[in-house]
Amino acid sequence: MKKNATVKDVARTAGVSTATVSRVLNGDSRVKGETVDLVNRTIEELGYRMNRVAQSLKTSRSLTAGVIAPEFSNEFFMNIVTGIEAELNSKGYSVILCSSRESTAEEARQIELLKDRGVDGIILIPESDRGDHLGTADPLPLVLVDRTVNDPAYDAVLADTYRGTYEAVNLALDEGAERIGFIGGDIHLSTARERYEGYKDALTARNLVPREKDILFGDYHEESGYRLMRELMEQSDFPRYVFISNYFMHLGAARYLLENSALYEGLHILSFDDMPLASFFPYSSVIVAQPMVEMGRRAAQLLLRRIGGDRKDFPLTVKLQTSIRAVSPGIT
Amino acid sequence: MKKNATVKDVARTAGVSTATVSRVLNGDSRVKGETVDLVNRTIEELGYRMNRVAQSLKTSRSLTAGVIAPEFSNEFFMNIVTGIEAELNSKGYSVILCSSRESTAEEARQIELLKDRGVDGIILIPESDRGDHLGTADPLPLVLVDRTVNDPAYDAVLADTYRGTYEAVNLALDEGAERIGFIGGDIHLSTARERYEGYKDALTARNLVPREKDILFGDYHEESGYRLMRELMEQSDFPRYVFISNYFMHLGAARYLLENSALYEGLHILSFDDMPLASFFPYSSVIVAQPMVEMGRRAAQLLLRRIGGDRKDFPLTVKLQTSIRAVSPGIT
DNA sequence: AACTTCAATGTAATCGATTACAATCCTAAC
DNA sequence: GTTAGGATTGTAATCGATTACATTGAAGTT
Repeated sequence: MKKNATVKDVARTAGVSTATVSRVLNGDSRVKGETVDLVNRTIEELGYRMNRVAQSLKTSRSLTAGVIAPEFSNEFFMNIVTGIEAELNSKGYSVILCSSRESTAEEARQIELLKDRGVDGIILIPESDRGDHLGTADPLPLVLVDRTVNDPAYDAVLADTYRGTYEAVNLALDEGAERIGFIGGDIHLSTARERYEGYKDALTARNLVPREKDILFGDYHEESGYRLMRELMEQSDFPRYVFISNYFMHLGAARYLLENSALYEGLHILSFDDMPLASFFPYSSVIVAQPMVEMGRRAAQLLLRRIGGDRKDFPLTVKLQTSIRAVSPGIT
Repeated sequence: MKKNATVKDVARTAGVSTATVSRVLNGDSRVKGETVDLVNRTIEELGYRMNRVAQSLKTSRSLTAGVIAPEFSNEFFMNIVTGIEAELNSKGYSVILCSSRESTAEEARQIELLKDRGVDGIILIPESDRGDHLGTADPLPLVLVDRTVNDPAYDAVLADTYRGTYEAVNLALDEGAERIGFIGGDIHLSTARERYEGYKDALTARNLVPREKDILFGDYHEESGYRLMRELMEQSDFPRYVFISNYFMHLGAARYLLENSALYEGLHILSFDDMPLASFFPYSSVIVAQPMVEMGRRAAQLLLRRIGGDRKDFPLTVKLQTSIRAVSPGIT
């Protein structure tokens, strides 16, 4: 197993100094053309590859970014990560992916670990709206994506889900709905809160007051979607319209409806996130789609700007538009 | 923005040498108890955190592993990655996640990049069964997961999908099926080939010869599942049993069936991967489940062993069992 | 011819940790 | 009181790249 060549080897073989080799490596224009060629030929010849670790140590830039998501087995987050990775990779950056396991403590720990590992910046999908522990990242640039925290001191790339919800609910109201159930996420998530506000405001704008039993909160996971849907449907007089705040709860709700094949005459489901088949879920009627990959991409772009030292408009919040899709009632 | 403390600072403040600090940091037993305490107190006091980059450079171990998957927005792969990350993280390792974008060239490139970044080992979900370019990883340990390559020189953690398929098909045959359609993946993937073999062998064992038109190959993506399902169903006399080789093709097939709400009297779908709702897809009747997270976990364990220098049984292929679930016919 | 200038390259310190080897301190034995 | 030998600790080289500063040489100026 022969050792990898180093700048020193290249320098010796080419008969120049390590400084010159390094200059060629970094495209320093002060090196004479012939020398550049000579060095490049030698590099080729020796199969030299730069030791990035040494480079990082010396320059304190690693061309690596950390990404922290609450969990991996989550299509939604992974679509965002896809966008992040595509953008960063195209700019020569690698991604260290960590899971916060939906725990604030773990989130804080991962930030520290990433810092120790010398990443140049961090993109975070926060686990809750509390941001007290995020100061740890300092002085590294930190960009939030999908969700934001109460502390307004961070860049964030979000989807305008307030508006998405408002409009979707409005669509139902236009159709004549007067009673719309609501299945929400944990109110400590900015997105869950926004959607709730959007729903409430849309009703209020028409002087409608929802019944208390029609508004239920869960945790964005399938299981709670299942449970809450059951809770709604088991009312002797269930609402004919139900808004579900995210895809996984929608999934759970769909499972409930499929398992209990009673016919829910006239049921309409409004839901979030345009995942494969979502439009075929039972009674699916309106879907609010978020630009998942694009959010990731934009977050990565913003992070790269910050890494580059651009502090313009800090802290910046980017809001991307959602889009609404009315679907023909699905599987019943 | 005050600089981070270094071993040197700690050493100076504590009045010892850097060697001693380093020894304490690494739990060297030769240091006197009091000194250990003193150093630890100083570390605490200065808020010292070790620079892992410098450590990596010196020790050439980074406590980092690379993971390459064909794509991110893929629940199946991400379940595997979840297992990998959980296992590695619990052992103090971080994960650099890269996408090969389903391209061999990109796969090779990512391996090189990971090597440059100084990872201690690589876990790869190969993009095809060609393994010529994997030698690049040498001398880093490389563990394949989910799929393997023709070159038998690598560790691999796989699911026994040959057997899973065989048994699922057998179940259908026991029920009296005599004609079973097959929707397969790209034959250049070990898993796609295995499943095809399992299907064929199960039929052959009962002296059944499938019609040529009943056997179709796609590429594991939703779109091809949709297309192939249509192709099968548009036969005037379509097969009453159809085996679908993976979840995404199943998804596409389900979409086809839902969009074309003709009643396919007596249709039974056998399929791979127990994802949420899969059992509710139209005509779903048998599902072969792979231990996705467990595969990831085992691959990580194996990688850690190899990183630790344990060459026992190299190259080792671990085959995990699949499990079969008969489900009541789903959405129709 | 002497001197300035600039282009091209080299020398050597440096990033922050680890570790081989050297040095020192104690304790116990004679 | 010496000294062998283990227990602790310190010194300084090292990992592989970058870069401030020094040096060299040749062209341009007067």
